[in-house]
This record gives sequence, C-alpha cells and structure tokens, in this order.
Amino acid sequence: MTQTPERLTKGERTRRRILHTALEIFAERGYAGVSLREVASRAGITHAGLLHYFTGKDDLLLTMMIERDRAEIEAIRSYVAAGTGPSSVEQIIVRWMIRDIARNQSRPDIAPLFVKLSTEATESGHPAYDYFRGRYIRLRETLARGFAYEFAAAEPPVEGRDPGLCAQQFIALADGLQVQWLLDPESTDMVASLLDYLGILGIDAEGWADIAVPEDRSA
Amino acid sequence: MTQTPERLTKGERTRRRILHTALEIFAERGYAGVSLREVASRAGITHAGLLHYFTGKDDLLLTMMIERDRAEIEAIRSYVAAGTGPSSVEQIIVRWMIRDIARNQSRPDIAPLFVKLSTEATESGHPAYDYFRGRYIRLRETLARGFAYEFAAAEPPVEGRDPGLCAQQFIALADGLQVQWLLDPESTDMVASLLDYLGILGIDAEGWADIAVPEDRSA
DNA sequence: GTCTATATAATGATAGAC
DNA sequence: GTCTATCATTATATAGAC
Repeated sequence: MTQTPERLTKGERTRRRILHTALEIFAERGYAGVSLREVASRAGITHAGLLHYFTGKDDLLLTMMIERDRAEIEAIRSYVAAGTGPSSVEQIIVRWMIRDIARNQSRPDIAPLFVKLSTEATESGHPAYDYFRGRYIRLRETLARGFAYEFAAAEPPVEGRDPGLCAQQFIALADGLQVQWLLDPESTDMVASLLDYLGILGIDAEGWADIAVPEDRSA
Repeated sequence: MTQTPERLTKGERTRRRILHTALEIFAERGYAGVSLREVASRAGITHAGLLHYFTGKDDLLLTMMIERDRAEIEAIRSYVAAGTGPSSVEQIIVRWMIRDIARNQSRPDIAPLFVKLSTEATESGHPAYDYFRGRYIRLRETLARGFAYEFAAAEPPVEGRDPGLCAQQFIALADGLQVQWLLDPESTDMVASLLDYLGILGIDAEGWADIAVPEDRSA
C-alpha cells in the first residue's frame, strides 16, 4: 500500500525529513518563534533547499498538519479494520484517545505541537486558523458519537448525559492537562486524570491506556 | 490606598498604557509573534520610547504578568474582606473562577492571554517558564482547598473525591474550553460546561456565574 | 536536489539629541 | 519623557549556479 523508505526517491526522503523536523521544532517552540533556517538546518539542508519543497512557512505548517492528520486517521481506520472486536470508529475512539495520550506521556510527540499551535492559531487570520477550527469541530463530532456508544455500553448504561458536552469537556481536559504536564510533569498524570473523569461519568475505563494498537510506521 | 489616575505623573500613565496595550496584543497573537514596535505604536509612542520604561521584551512580559496577578489577588482579597458571608479565599475561589470566566466570555480580556502565553511558555528556557510553572502550582493548591471546602459544604457532602485532582481537572477544563471558545464561540459555552462538571462532582453551582463582585478599577 | 548569493524587510536594542 | 538615527541580527523569499 505504501512504499518502503528504501524505495523512495532522494527528494521524497528529504521532504519527509523536513516535515518530521518541522513537527519536532514547532512542537518545542510554536510556530511564530521558529525560523525556516532552523528547521532546514536541523534537517541537514539550507533554508533555500527547504523552500524547494514548500512554497513558504505557512505551506510547511499546513502540509505538516494535514499529513499528520491523514496518518492518524489511517491508523485508526486500519486498527478498526484489523480489530478483534470493535467494528466502527465510535466504538474505539475514546479508548484510542486515552491510549494515544498515554503513549504521548511516555514519549512526547505530536500532542505538545497541537496544544501550542492550536492556541497560537486562535487568532483569526493565523495561517492555521481554519484548519484548527475544522479539526476541533470534526473531533468533537466523532468523539460525541464515541461517548454515545460508551454510555450505552457501560454497565450499568449511563443516562442523562449529553455526549456532545462530554466530548467538549474531554477534549478540553486533554488539552489543558497537556499544558500542566509540560510545565510540571511530576505532578500531572494526564491518563489518571482522564480515566478519573470517565469514572465520574460512570464509564469504567480501567486498562484503556494499555490496549494493543499497531504502532505508527512513519519516520 | 491607590492614587487616582489624574494624580499620576505623565510617565506613570504612559507606563500603564504600555502594559495595558501589551496585554491586549499578547492576548491576540502571543509573545513570539509580536514586536515591541507594534506594542509601542499602539500605545502611541515609538519603540525606543517604550524601552525607556522596560529593559526589553522579556521585562515587559514578566512585568505585565506579575502586575496583573497582583491586581487579581488584591481583587479577591478585597472581595473576601468586604464579603457578606465568606471569610476566606477557599470559600469563594471556585465561585470566583466561574464568575471570572463568565465575565471573560462576555468581554474577553485576560483569559486568552493566559492560555496563549502558558502554552508558549511550556518550553523550558522561555522567559515566562518559571512564572507560569509557579503560577499553576499555586493556583492548583488554592483551588484544591477551595474544592475541599465545597465538598464539605455541598448538600449532601461529597465523599471520596480528591480535591487536588479536581483542581487539576478544573483548571485544565477552563484552559481547554478557552481554546475551543476562541476558535468557535457559538458552539462553546464555557460557563455551562464548567457548571456541568461541578454538577457531575455533586456540587450545585447554580447561579455562581452571577455572584456580585466589585469590578476591576484598573484601566 | 541543493547550494551560494542576494534582495528586502523586520526585529531587539543602543546612543544621544531635544 | 520621548524622539530620531542607527546597529547588528535575523527573517522570508528569490535567482541562478552546479
């Protein structure tokens, strides 16, 4: 389905290396505070070389975000397709997010990026404003269906809670915990906090952080 | 206790105007993405004029944050002192935060600033890293005592919940909701969401957004 | 595919006039 | 108390060599 790295052209490999590096640096220091020269340098080329692949800084940012989203969505789909039980996205999305945050807590990757960029992008006119707006809306919808499923599947079933509101709260909680965790990792257990929230709702999420999921194969 | 604006020296008035303007612009577009020239220009002076009052950009940021904190703490203290009932900070801090967010939702002010800057400052080495780290720790402690009070005061009293964990969740929720609200104000009711969370915990927070509190008198 | 060289603009900061 | 003038640095972006 996808080519193995060895069979990629040199250009394609460079392009991916740039995207990977950009993700790393933007995750560390946001968008406005990072220069193309630095991204390029850490990717082993000059900034002029980088601009051979992307028309500019905005293009790099948005390409990176969209590419990353695509990979995430594909990972979820393939997990569902190969799943041992769950046969739709809403049946695994809440667990997926828990597992995702658990993984990020032990090996930070994309989460700090999203939190930093999403706040930075809240100013209308920011190159990623539309992207993030749409992303949050879609995520909230998907997660709302996930909560509706979990409420029905819970033992006993959860009554009287609005899945949309819970989706909103869950996302907010995850984002906000990320900030506290980045500032003070020792005193912030994101997974425990999220599982506790699910517990308050009446969802027994014991062990959700440990569900087996195929790892990302991207560099 | 404080001098009236008319009696301030010209320099002091300018200094305050700069701080006020900086807060506005940093709240809009973060720290890294804003230039001193822009702050100065919107404050009606040149950037060299601004640097007469602050040693540099970092100094402006930190002075602004600390000054703002001081005003907030004083406001809480004076509310408690003049209070009709509650006689300590922990008895009103949860309600205060709800009211504060309600006010910010109708007239955005300082909240977008804190969310944007706090994420930006999560990188160690950022000029405001230490400040935000300390601020979150203090806020969490204060709020934990607040939750302990509310749990005991609830009807019926709330048992078996960790006030510290709730404080962490409440702050995370407030921060995260702010992001969603900034991106999509129509579909995000921060106050309703927070009151719902308190409701899940067993705290009846009906009307907490409307408690009367003396307004800030600062420009 | 990546480089050097360069154009152009903006930044944080300083010195010193007024 | 605020300005103009200027500096050194860095930025994004382009043109064209190799």
